[in-house]
Amino acid sequence: MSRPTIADIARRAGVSKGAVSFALNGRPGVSEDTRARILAVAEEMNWRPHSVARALGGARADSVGLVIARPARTLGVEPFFAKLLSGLQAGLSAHSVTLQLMIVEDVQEEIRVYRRWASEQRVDGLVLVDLRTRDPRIDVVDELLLPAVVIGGPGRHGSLCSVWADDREAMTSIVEYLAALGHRRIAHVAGTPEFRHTRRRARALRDAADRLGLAGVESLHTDFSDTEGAATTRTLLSRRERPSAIVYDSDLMAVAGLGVATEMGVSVPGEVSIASFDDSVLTELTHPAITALTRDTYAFGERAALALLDLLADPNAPREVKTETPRLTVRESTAPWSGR
Amino acid sequence: MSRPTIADIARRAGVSKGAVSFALNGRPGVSEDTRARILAVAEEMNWRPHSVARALGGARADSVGLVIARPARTLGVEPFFAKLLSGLQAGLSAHSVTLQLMIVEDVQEEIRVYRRWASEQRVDGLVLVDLRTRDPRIDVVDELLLPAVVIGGPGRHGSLCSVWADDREAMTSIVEYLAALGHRRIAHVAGTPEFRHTRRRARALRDAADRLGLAGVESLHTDFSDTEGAATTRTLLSRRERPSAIVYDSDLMAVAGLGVATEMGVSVPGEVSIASFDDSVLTELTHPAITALTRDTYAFGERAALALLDLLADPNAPREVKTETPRLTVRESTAPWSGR
DNA sequence: GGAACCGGATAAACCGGTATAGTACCGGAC
DNA sequence: GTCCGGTACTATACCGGTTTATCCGGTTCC
Repeated sequence: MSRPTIADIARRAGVSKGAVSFALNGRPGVSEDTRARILAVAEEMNWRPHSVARALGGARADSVGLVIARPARTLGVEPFFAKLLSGLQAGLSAHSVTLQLMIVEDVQEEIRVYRRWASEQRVDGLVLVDLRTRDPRIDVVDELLLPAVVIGGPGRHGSLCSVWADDREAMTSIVEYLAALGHRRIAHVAGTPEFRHTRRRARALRDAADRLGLAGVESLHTDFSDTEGAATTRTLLSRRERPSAIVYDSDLMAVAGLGVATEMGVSVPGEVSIASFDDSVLTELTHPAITALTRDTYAFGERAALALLDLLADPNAPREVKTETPRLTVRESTAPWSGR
Repeated sequence: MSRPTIADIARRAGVSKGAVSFALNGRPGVSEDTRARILAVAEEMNWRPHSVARALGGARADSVGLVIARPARTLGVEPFFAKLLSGLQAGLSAHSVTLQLMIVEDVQEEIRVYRRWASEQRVDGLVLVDLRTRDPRIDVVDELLLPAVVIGGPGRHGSLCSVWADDREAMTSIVEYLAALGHRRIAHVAGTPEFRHTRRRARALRDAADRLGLAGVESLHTDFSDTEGAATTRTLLSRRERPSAIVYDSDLMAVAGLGVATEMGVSVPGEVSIASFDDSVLTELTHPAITALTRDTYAFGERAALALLDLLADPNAPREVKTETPRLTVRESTAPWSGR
């Protein structure tokens, strides 16, 4: 026989389907004796719940979805995503919840996937990443009544739960550190201004600069790619008044920037200091190793998974989870400013 | 009303449930007129198939599974996986098949996941990675009657389909290139010998060395981590008779190795040449940029997805798909041997 | 002694589709 | 006029669970 059903168990144990269901789910309605007997039979027949059939009755799908709207080819290079994914996954597997992963080209397609998943009841909840300004996904997910966790910053996201780290404070710490080293002209090679976290960081930089009285501070936007990171660095270092320190929004761009500096014969950290907003092996392995804001992205993912599971279990779970602020790991790419 | 069912459509269109099912699935049994009317009503009511209910009848789950048995924390750093994942994903989404991802600690747990998925009919097929010698997964998957694609090398894998690139030829090309540059002592910083691809590469190296009459050739095993890659490099470079060229099994280890060389004051490629078996931004961004075997991992993943979809559609689909052999991209880290 | 109550169990409905047996009707051949 | 075959469609069983209404026998209470 292929796969035992509860009807098979019921027959074998001499009870009804309903009794078996009660017994297997630990609900009242059967005596302890009967329950034990049914469980024994189920065990003996090696019965497993048929999740599909169970889900039909309106139960959990035991699965949550993550859609990433970025060109699929660029995805492999960002260590951040891979780490986040692992963390999420680990947090979910611990509760036997699987992750449905989908990579799409743009937000519109992402929304279409959400609608489909919702209507097919494929997932119990969602994880949203790369929040944008006036993000259309928030309203859609809200309307679909799908519990969701937003990876990103603080602030209102409809009824969604947000899991975030304090980018603002992190950026401030980097600027203060550089200012203390004597740097006054600090450039920020940022991501696309569409993303909220990019804007938040740029704003934090400006505020800190104002407070510290730094004049030559600016943010330049890129598409997060190593190519644009390198190009922007080239532009910056070719200026007559070149910045004495550059902060990159991602480790990948920082490494690319370091490459450009080396190639142009600009010594790091002698002539220019370099710092990265994100950390990974990348920044550790270069020479000089790059000063970076370190955070445990894996744990961050795990935390997000937990928050989502909480939300699934209890719709009134807290709507905001703040995680550890990234801490500055000083390496060899930053030094006191020795210029004019 | 929450979600229209085919019963709702049937009522509204004045036909039976069966007729609606026929119409929506493009099967014979209804006239063209009726079909058009039913489709119009379904469209108007914004009906979507309820995949769960559909699956209950024994249909597809429209989902395939990928389980990765590696410590979750180490996963983020391997660009290879992320790229493979993106490619797989892209190939699958094109056919509206989702990917269930699970990261586990070891192969035993992986097997447990397979059993569960099979019994719950959660997935239609599997993708297996990191094939080992005498891999226990093959028999299990075979027995569970789950169509599966193995990412890796050639050879018998029970009834499974394998998608592979010619590692052997690739390794040969790297050795021939280095030999042509005059290198005679070539070290190979390999992965764990448990993995088949590692052994295959080591064997290819030995064979090529024999054929070319190179004496001082050896493979040293690591766990694929940057830490062990660095440590092994340190050992190699500390020897009295140090190798004149080192081939790394992964880009990550190659970058780590380059770092160690720089740190030890061993010039690359002046005193030692470095080549990587895998390619990514990592190898491009270092200084010097690292010579590497390049392949389109994304396309590789896509190809694997296609092979699995083929297998799902037709159980007699070809059992072996050979993809493009990685080609050597010469960069700055390799140079003619100028030693004694 | 009869009503009310309760735990333990069952039969049947239900979830939203698919598959299949059956029916009504029509045109054509004998 | 009947028989046949095919089309268009309906009614219903079924997939494997969960849920609910109901039932039954035994206590408890008035």
